Amino acid sequence: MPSNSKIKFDRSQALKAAMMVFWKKGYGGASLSDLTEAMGINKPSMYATFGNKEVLFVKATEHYVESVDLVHRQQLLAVESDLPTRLKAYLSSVISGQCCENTPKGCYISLCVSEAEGECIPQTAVAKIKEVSQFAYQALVDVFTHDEEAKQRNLHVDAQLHARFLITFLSGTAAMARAGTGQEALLPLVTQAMKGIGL
Amino acid sequence: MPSNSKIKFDRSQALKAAMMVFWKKGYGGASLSDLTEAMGINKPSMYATFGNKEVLFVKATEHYVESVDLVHRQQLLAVESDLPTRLKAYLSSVISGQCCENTPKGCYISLCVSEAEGECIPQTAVAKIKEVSQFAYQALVDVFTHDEEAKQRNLHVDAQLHARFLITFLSGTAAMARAGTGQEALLPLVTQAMKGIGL
DNA sequence: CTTCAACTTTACCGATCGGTACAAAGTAAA
DNA sequence: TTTACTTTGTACCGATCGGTAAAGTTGAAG
Repeated sequence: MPSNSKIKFDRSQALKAAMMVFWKKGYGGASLSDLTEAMGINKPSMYATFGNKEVLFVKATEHYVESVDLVHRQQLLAVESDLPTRLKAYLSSVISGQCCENTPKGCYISLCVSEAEGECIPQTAVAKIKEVSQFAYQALVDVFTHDEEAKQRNLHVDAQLHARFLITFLSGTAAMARAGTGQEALLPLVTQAMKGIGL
Repeated sequence: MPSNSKIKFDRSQALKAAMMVFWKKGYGGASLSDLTEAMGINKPSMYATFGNKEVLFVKATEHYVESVDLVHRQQLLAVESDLPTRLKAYLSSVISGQCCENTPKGCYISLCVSEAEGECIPQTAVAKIKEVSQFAYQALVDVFTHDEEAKQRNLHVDAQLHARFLITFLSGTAAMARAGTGQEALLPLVTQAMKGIGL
């Protein structure tokens, strides 16, 4: 009976490496050479394992959402804190991630959404990136709509407006971080953004 | 004596067309075929007129600053209006430009700054885009620092913070517009952004 | 040690990239 | 019309793109 575990390289580590390359260079800017070199494998191995560049990008995008994006959003649900604290923690967490030294600057999703409008990316990749780009907005809308404290503060009446403002703010910090602005300059902006929604 | 005007195509119109392509696809995404097709000329003519893709990009970027970016900034200097009105007019003008139907969505500069971090763009092109990306921030810092009304409102004490917040906001609307959000959804955010700096 | 299957490496595919040589086509002066 | 010159279109350059066939390497079962 042949054992089914003959993998010579760590698949999830390779996926993480691919995610880093896409995060830094975008879809079009990441060549197969860039990707396979970072993953520590060569092209036929990549093809056998993931299919092609397009599905590799989809897998890398899902990995980003689960391993990076999701962590920040959990700050919104910390039951022991009041709403302003949770929102501030969420915004600060995202910004810190955008400025982290161990990862490319900015936001993987923002970068690829931007690139997607240039019509240089395959269909399924565009669909995936557009899908995940809604998650953060939807999470904020849910908070403003259903959270008890949010209702008390009357934030549920313009839930979409408030969510859109914060997402716009975070898209802005992503662009600023990508351009080189550090978190010591971006974190103070959180207070101003909170003022924008009346908190 | 040979006349020096033998140009068979409109140079500035070709530059504008090139600007549109870079605006939509970025530097790396815009192939010479894309560019020359939009410009209505072929590759040798482009090479003879502008040099190469890199200097074409620099010229196109300068054209963007002069023909698009500068117009918005002039809203800041309208002497007949008070400061909040001028700032609101500036922010709204930029956002309308980001959502304009006749041009690519988003901001040419934001897009290319984002791309520049991927190390897929030549040096001089990166230098130019980083240079012009400072103009808007500097204009806002100048207003908050030197405008009489700004001083009366005590906005000059944290001039850089306020400028950075508004630039972050506009970078955010650029990303949102690029992703497809319309100006009917983005213009209402201006009021919230003004609240962020206490206006 | 042999055998066989899975994995990795090398080498290559057609297409396209940015950039260019060269000759046909067009224009103005003589 | 001839001549001198510039602009244009064609056709091509080496390099790299995403993707793949086939040979070479590895390791465990028999």
